[in-house]
Amino acid sequence: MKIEDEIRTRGFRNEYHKLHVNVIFSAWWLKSRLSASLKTFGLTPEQFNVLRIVRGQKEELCVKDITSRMLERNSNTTRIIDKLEAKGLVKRQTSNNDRREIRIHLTQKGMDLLHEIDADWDLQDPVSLPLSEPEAKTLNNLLDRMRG
Amino acid sequence: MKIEDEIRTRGFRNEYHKLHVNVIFSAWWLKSRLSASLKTFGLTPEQFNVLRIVRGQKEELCVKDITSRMLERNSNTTRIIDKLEAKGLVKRQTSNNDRREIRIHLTQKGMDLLHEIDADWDLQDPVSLPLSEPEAKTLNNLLDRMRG
DNA sequence: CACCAATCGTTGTACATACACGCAAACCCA
DNA sequence: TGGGTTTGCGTGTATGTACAACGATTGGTG
Repeated sequence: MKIEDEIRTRGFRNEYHKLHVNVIFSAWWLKSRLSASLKTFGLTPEQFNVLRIVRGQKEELCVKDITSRMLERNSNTTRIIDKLEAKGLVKRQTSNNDRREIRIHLTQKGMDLLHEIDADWDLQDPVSLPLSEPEAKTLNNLLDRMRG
Repeated sequence: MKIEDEIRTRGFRNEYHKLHVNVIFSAWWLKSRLSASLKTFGLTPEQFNVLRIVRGQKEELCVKDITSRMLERNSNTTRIIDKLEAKGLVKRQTSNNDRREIRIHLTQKGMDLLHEIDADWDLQDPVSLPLSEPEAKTLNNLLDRMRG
């Protein structure tokens, strides 16, 4: 649906203003879909994002490494890790090299949960979108350029 | 900058997964810029959004009308209006036709603040982006289609 | 070595969001 | 006309976010 209809608005100042609104609305739309899908597994999108970051790296990451890879960087990594640790999905361990750093690693339970989500998504991918692959590529390139 | 570099990540599953991440990151990027610009005026992006919605309509809107025009619809319109009313920028008034409805209108102070922001943005538009107008149009169309 | 600055994670506060629930007013229809 | 249903707004709770400040640790430089 066109963004004008989604938010019942006419009179964007120009195409750039409209783009601004469209990107923010589209992000909310994507996040809502993902959130609904993750609810089954007791995770929020942000918690899921951190779990995947931790899984995605061979070596153990410390908190600042995770922060630099997060989508919304000012979010409070400490508190999301708190939640994940409380659920037994990750563990904290003080680094030996630098005792200021806290290394984060997945527990077996955390790995199992990610596998469970993978398996579920193989059946019905919540990330699938009604665009051709070249269109998706074009979008990715334009968004990259938009940020300068 | 390419999204892979922004969040130091390789190995997206496919172009659609990458798009998902790219849209959410780009929205955060845009919001951060806007937020910095509005801070001078003591507004958050959400509060500003509601103010503009209220200004944008001839007739007075009630709370549900504002909600339907908001970018992130599940956000709590009541509480954002609370903040705006506390700052004296809008006023609530129970509707005569339907006493369940609360009509929201800008105060003079609210109008003045929006004018002040307009004037400031005429000098340096925080919404300007390094894209041509046809590119912005293409982005808008693809985002609309992405949401099906 | 001694001290100052930078780094790392955490915490405090204000704000925003997701979702469920509650109350009052209005509507609907037998 | 009366009683259940729907609508409109607000509230409670858990979570996430922006930003500033803090304590512990490390590093750099005289």
